[in-house]
Amino acid sequence: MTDESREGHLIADRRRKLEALRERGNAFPNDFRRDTLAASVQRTYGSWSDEHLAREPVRVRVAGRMMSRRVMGKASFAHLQDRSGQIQLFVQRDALADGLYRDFKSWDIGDIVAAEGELFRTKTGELSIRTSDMRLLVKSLRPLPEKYHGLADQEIRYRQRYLDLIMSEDTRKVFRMRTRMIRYLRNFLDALEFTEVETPMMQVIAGGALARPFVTHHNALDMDLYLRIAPELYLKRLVIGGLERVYEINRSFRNEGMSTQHNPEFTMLELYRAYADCDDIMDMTEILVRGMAEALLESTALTWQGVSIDLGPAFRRTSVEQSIREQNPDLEVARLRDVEYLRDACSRREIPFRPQHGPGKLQIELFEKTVEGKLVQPSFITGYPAEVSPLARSNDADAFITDRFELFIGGREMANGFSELNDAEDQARRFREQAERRAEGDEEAMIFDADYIRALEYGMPPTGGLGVGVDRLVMLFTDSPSIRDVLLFPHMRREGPGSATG
RNA sequence: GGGCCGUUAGCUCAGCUGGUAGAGCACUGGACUUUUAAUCCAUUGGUCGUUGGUUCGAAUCCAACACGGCCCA
Repeated sequence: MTDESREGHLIADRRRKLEALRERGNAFPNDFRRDTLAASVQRTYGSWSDEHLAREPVRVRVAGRMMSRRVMGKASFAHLQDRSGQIQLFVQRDALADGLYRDFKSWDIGDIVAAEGELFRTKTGELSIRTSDMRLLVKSLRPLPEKYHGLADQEIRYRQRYLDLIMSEDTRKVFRMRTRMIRYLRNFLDALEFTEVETPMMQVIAGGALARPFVTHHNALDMDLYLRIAPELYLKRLVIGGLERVYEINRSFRNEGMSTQHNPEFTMLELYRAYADCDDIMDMTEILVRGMAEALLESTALTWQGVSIDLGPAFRRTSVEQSIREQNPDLEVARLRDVEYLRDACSRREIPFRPQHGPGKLQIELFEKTVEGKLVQPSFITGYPAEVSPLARSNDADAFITDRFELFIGGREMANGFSELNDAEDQARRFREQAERRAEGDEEAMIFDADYIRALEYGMPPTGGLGVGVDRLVMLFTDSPSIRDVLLFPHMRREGPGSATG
């Protein structure tokens, strides 16, 4: 089988052109230097009339990917795209050195091209470069998707993100927003004198969350290691160490199913603030989210998948039990800690549960199935049961619950925070309870972390902590329906022999 | 894990109750010195996701599998 029959004539034609370029000299020159970007030209000279540009000539050197070309005999138009945007080239045979126009006509859409010339305004008013010299910098061997529809195949957009980025300004916008959001988080926390740290991603005990980890292996030590499911326990060790205010914008890994809301690796912000409690962290979270919207969206009102959400008004605060009652008027709050009552409530709603689930876990099952999706406007839910919060401080007045909250926006959990459990003996007891559940077959239950207990025994200041699902927040801010839309390279199954490969 | 939908040219998509596989864009050749989905003429281009089955005959019907999308658990 020849290359041509395997790849098709489009690629074969381009390979032949590259071969000819190699014979003429260096086909991959890297000595060209541009002196401006497309958007900068548009911004600076966008208001200049053609007469103004004729009176005060502006010469520019640009480079970028040729995204379109319209050849009309001895003159052509083309658009170059660089990281900032696009600029049109007007290319005339008689304005170029001998033979260059013929070369230009042999170039392809997708090639990376350098051009130099003076700015002018076309008959239709578009600011353009009257090209006096140009070079081919890189020959592109593969044709780009069609210009009008762009790249519509979701699978190829995820697998070949580079192609999606070339073709879609919307995609570029999403990832620029993601970057700005993360920068906002850093600036916000740095201003509050938080220290950004890095903690182990490979851990001997994967703790800090209720989830199954990925396993890897250290050959020299001949030991299994786990990819972290959360940085929590390490960050709190740093608070014990006296850092007092720490955060990590972390990649964590959870070995569970994939969906529009779950990728095996995902990004969280986790922060810990000494001499703060759950309420302080709630206030801080609200200010953070609202401020981010004001700064980056220039509005607190946004639309997510057709639903209007306003981050401006004070976020509603209510408890797990109260919110269950609101959505299930037939239930009595006073009985929401009665296992039999809760089992019956779950059964009647066809919510599955296990016999070993206690009242706390049953409450959360009820909450997730009947309340969570309805929390469209930003809502803090408090009063999480101790049973499902093994790292949170017990409430002083009510030992059934902890001083913990979760923030929901658009029916999805966005953040989780609490007063940290700093009683080493209570923490040890909670770990032992988790170990029992693990022994009963709950693979998401925590493992007893003796070093963490030792650290707590030195004394951790009263501390409030927060975890924010950065990917979900980016989805919210960019109106993206799937987590895959906000990850540059979302996890995909292996490409099969029959799958689309472009 | 379950249900539904999808996979046809480089890209975007048609292809009816089974009868030799189509369009637009892109490409190639030609015309064209202010176009912008440029225009006009001519041409090229296919393992119809994979494997198997039914049939004289399968892109089309059936099954399994792969990958993707949506919904549910």
